[in-house]
Amino acid sequence: MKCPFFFGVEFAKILLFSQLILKKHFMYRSNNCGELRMEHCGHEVTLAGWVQRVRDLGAMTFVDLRDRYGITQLVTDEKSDSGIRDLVNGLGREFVIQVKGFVRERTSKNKNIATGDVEVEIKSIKILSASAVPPFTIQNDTDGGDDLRMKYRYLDLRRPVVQQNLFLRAQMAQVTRNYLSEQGFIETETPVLIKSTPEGARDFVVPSRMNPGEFYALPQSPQIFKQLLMVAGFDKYFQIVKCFRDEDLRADRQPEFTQIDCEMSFVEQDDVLNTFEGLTRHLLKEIKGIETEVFPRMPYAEAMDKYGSDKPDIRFGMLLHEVTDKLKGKGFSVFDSAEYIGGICVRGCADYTRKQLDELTEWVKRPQIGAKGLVYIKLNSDGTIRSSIDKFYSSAELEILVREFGTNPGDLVFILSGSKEHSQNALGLLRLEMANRLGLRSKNTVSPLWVVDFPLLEWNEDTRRYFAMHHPFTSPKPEDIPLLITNPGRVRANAYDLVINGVEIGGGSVRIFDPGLQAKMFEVLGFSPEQAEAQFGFLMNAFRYGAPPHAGIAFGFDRLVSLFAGLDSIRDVIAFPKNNSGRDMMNDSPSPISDEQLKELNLVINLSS
RNA sequence: GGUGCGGUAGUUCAGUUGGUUAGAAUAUCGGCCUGUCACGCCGGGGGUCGCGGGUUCGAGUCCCGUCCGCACCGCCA
Repeated sequence: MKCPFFFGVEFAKILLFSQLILKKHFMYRSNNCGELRMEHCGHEVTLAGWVQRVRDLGAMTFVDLRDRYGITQLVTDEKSDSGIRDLVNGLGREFVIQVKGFVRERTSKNKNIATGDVEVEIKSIKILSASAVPPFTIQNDTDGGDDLRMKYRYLDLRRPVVQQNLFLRAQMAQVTRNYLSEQGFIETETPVLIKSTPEGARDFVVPSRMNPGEFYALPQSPQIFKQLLMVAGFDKYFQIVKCFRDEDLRADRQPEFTQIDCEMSFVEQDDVLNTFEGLTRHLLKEIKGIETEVFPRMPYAEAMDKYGSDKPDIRFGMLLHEVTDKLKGKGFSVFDSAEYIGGICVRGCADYTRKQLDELTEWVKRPQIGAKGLVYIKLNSDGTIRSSIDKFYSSAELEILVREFGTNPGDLVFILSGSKEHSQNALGLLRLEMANRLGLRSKNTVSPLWVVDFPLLEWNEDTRRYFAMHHPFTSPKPEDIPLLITNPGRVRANAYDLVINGVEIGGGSVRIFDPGLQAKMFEVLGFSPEQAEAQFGFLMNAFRYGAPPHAGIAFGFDRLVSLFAGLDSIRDVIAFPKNNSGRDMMNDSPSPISDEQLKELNLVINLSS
């Protein structure tokens, strides 16, 4: 009793020993439900698992026994012990049972499952655990809806398709760890309870009992800590790490998500890009068996001009093309007053009916797109041109115009106009919509690219100040540093994103390591020296003691796995995800805490506002 | 904060112009069946039509409000 630790160790030893003895005499299973084949015929085996289905044919009863390895058919017939037959006929779906019996060849085989040549003739059976009738069927094509499956996620996770997604996730994490470790990266944990910072996404906060009135924040990323690891000389760091953002959710956004987070010292942008292009290609090859070419690199400005998006889907063409000069000043007031006129050419759609075109016009006028209208120009198969702006432009003018788009007979051109930023964005969305309708976004194609040279800053009209587009530690391109004073909006950053099939997989930047430049950056962002000191003083201070040049990147691991799995929602590759409102539908959290807890934390709840 | 779609049996859904006792499939329960594997056949039970209000002789259906789910916009350094 004086030394509880000693007793603890001894007790554990005894437990371990007794388990070893038990194991000698008692074995829950000799085989799993996916491995029995013809060569096992005649063997006595013990299996354990869940009852998938019972098929009672009268004199014979078949039971499909399931575990994560597969399904094995069990059978009883007239020759079986009547007690066993009663037990088997009393089984319900999802009962957990253990059976002992002999493997034998089936009279009629099932080619659809791996164990379909054999079955196990039950000699003894034990119900380890009964089951209530499950609320939905535990099979790949389940009848359960999304919210019901989330409420009973532990049952949903029994379904082989869901298990496959999580096994894929585990495999990808393993391959990533091995690859980065072999490249000399050190896996290092960083704190989960950290300091809240006002920049960027909203923080989840955690009250501190020992420090009344003060809060930790959960990390949106380990950004500052990994930079400090570089100052500490770790040189190459990585971590597969949970991050947290208190923002509204989407199919590809969860309040807690996982990143492959990295940082490297004495490197330039190309070193980071090459390393993580290597990782991505390695994963594609190892996991999917896909060999990829060198990833193209596209400046942000080009992505916006050609695709109307900073995460272009380059599986198909249909590029945006600006025609402001060609259409302005001909008396069509909508175009004459526009900053930007541009369009896309959709192959083979000149036969679209008035109804289809009206429907698309309504589609772009929805608030989510926000276009005022949609102009079309059809180049018919017979070479004639028909458009919604015929009365403003001659057919000769329109012919010159459609030639700009590389149009062939049978193609359709859509034109949008307005402010440049808004119109390009709308055209980008229309481009994706048309590609969806035409089936141009095949899940079997993998088209990665790097988007580079992002703007350093982004103007916010509401607060009338610049915000860091990536984060405040991102280095401007050296040649653009003078613009920081004269024209901050034009400064390009050494920042980069990896985009695959129009999905932003991850991004990063070369960091500022010069304290003077970092101070200048805070100034441009509107921080007073005192604010900068209060928020990031420890980082600035660290940089005074010899910071190496460094750069880093983070991949959204959930998105990467869902892309590899061919799924649109990251919830499918997360064991216990949250719903649209950030709730865990299984345990119904978040939830109120007790008055005692509140008191201990010196918190008062005020729901009046 | 906003837009759209949805909420009917355990489950997935149908339900016409507002009109008899709200249906189907599946699941479940009972019976029959020796080669099933989505077993088959016969029979039974199962509903606060999300919730609240309104219009009407009459509301699952129309109107208003509200809650919940999904997708999207804003937001997400």
